[in-house]
Amino acid sequence: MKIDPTELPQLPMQTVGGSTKSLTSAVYHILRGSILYGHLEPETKLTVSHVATQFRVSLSAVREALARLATEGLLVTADHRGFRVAAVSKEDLLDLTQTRIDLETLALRRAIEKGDKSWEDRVREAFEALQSAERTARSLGQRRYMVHAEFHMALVEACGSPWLLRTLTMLFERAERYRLLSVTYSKIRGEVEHEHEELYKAAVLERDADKACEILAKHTRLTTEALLEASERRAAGRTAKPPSVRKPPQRLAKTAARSLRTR
Amino acid sequence: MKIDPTELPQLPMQTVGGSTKSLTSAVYHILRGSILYGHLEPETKLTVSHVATQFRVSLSAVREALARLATEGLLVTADHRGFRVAAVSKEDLLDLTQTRIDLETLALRRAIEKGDKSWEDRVREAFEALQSAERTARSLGQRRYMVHAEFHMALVEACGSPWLLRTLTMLFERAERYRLLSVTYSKIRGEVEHEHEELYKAAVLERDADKACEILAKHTRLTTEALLEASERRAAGRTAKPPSVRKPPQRLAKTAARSLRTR
DNA sequence: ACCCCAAAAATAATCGATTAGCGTTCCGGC
DNA sequence: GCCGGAACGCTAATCGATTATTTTTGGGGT
Repeated sequence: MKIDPTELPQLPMQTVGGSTKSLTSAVYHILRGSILYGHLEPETKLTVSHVATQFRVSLSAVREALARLATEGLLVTADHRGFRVAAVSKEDLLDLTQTRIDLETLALRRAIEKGDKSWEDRVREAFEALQSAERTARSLGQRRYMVHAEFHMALVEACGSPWLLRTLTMLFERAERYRLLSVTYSKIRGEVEHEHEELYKAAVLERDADKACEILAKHTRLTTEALLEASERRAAGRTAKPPSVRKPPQRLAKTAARSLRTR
Repeated sequence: MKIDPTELPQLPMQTVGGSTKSLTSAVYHILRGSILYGHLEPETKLTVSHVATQFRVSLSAVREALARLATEGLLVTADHRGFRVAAVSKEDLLDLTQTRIDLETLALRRAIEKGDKSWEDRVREAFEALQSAERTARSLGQRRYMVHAEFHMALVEACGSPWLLRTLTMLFERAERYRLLSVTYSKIRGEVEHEHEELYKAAVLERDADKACEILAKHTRLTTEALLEASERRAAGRTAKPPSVRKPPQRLAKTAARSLRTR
């Protein structure tokens, strides 16, 4: 029983050495990607047996994967109450944004202060990758998000604090989830691209911490605002819909539902 | 098959509604406490079957608990490689300390700015509980750490950012682990007690953010320094010991090893 | 009609047996 | 003696059956 790695969708910013050699981790990674990248709607109930059937693996494997995700906060759970994809809310997004700004500017400041030549190189590299990915429209789905994430992380990487970086990674991923949940994200890409360039110049070329932090904060804030606007516009669109407390049964997204095995 | 709650050691700052109704969570919580509170040495290998035997529960239950802890970072694991209590290091402690100072002062500043009457009340309450716990020497083990943690968290609680608070909680717990790992912690308690009072006065009574942050930073830094000093002194004590790569098999601490069931 | 309780159905949790993978040891070739 | 690889033992991973718990359903009773 081997797992074909090509079957597994690529996930960005994954645990460093985390190669996927067990069914449990495979399920975990796929589900994680599906939640983070918006293929699984918030609030969706995940029944262990259903997921197990979808993936063609045993209950235990799924259970463990779900348990991990719950610990991470991507799923919510209570004993004997099953698992459910974590909810999203405007308040959460706003808080997430503010916290990210606080921590990311802090880290950026340190990185600019401490960063050596190799840091500059890595950031430049990430920046160029981002630019080229943005130019070539064909760069598909997650690839695009990966280079974006890598650019942001490369910028702060030289801050010298593993704990700060770990925290930032988590926050960034969560924010990514909101971004990917919004279909109109691509619409605001235009401005964003320019901000990335400004950010790169201020941080690496000019080494102006104040300026770089300001750009970063603005960049983050604007993205969130655009997200919220889009979401409100969308909510206004579907007026008739009553506030149905119980959602209809939902199925896993294509990516997640794809069978795992090569049997 | 019921779980007797009195058998479960109290854990501080636990998931809000997280009552412990399943064997898995019971194992999870006990183990978590044992790691956080230093009953389980860093690097200890945790074999699923051994733990299962100790607790008299099945493999799966233990596996899931361990998986959760691994996701949290309290255990490290790789597929097919088992679980091991996360290592500790001087660098990690220093980084943890600095990050805590950064985030906790940020949160404290916001709390002082935003905190209302009920915040002041809660902090005062926590402070008084801390004082009385410190005076009565008989206040046993974890009770003492709980009131300490509660005081620190109460201070920043009014910052208004769940994400920041969640992050701080995690960092605080990790730092707590280092504190509890050090047997000589009680020695430095004297100074610390006074700092708590200063902190309380500056933050709540005077509402002087700068001053309060300074005290908090100093308090945190001093504690870490004392910890490191103690650890170095201890390391100097046992000179002969070669850097044994492989530790002898270790058993669970009393608390952790205690059977779970009332069978 | 509404509410409360009991039985039934659904599904979460637990279990121990089974299978697979890693690490080590032991053997033979160099 | 040293190296490489097959065989073994230990433990991690997986499985599906079993047990416990929650949720739903279906009747009374008010």
